[in-house]
Amino acid sequence: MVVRDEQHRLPDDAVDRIFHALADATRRDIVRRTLGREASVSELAAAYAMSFAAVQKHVAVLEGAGLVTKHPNGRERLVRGNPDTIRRAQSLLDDYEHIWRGRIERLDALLADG
Amino acid sequence: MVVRDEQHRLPDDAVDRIFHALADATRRDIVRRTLGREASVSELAAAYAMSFAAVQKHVAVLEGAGLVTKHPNGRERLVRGNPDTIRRAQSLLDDYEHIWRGRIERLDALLADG
DNA sequence: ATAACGTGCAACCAGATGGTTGTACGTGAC
DNA sequence: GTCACGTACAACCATCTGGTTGCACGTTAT
Repeated sequence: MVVRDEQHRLPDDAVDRIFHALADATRRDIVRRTLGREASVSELAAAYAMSFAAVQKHVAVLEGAGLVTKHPNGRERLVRGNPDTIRRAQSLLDDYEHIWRGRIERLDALLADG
Repeated sequence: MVVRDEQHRLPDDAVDRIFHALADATRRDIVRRTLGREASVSELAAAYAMSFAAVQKHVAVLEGAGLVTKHPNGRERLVRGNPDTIRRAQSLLDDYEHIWRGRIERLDALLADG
């Protein structure tokens, strides 16, 4: 029987990009905003005390990590948060929790047996 | 009534450190290992194709983020993964999911009313 | 006592990161 | 058609990152 790959395992560098993208307060804020409601790049830029180009770069990093998508709308590009990638990150953290629980169970078993 | 602060909100730079620490495959591997079973720094260093000092730095980054703790044991320092910080990160990602769900609900309400 | 082990820390280096300004170009408004 | 708007991209710069080597120091083993 072929075991179904539940969590389409991501290559290391994809995971690197996701967590790296989340390791910046401005980028996390952009994700929050665009998960709630899509926004153009200049709309986003207006919200932060930095140049348009800087915000544009942050959006590019998020897009590279798959945390947002961008689609053209007239002369604007609308940015939309991508919940799928958030869930991928969650499932990665879940794995760590599972490992830890496994350790605790082994310790418990050891105590029960001993 | 005082509302209980459910998710001890972390300052931005603490969150930065957590995600930054997770944005490296070697560091994620160290977390995995030490969640399952504690290990000395040199034990960890032996597992990777880089110098002892490099691994030591990775451990320091993880410790600074609260993802592992270190405690002395004779001449060794044992490194142990910290599930609490993992959970903090999970709850941060949960927030994003909630925001997204909120958006969908608003959209649904709009469709139902319209 | 001496040697080997485990760790910490500083100095150094190449490359990535996060910001800037300036230029170019398609789209929309007038 | 012209001008303003929204975006993209390149060049530049200071700082951070992730690796290296070398040295110092406490602890364990012989």
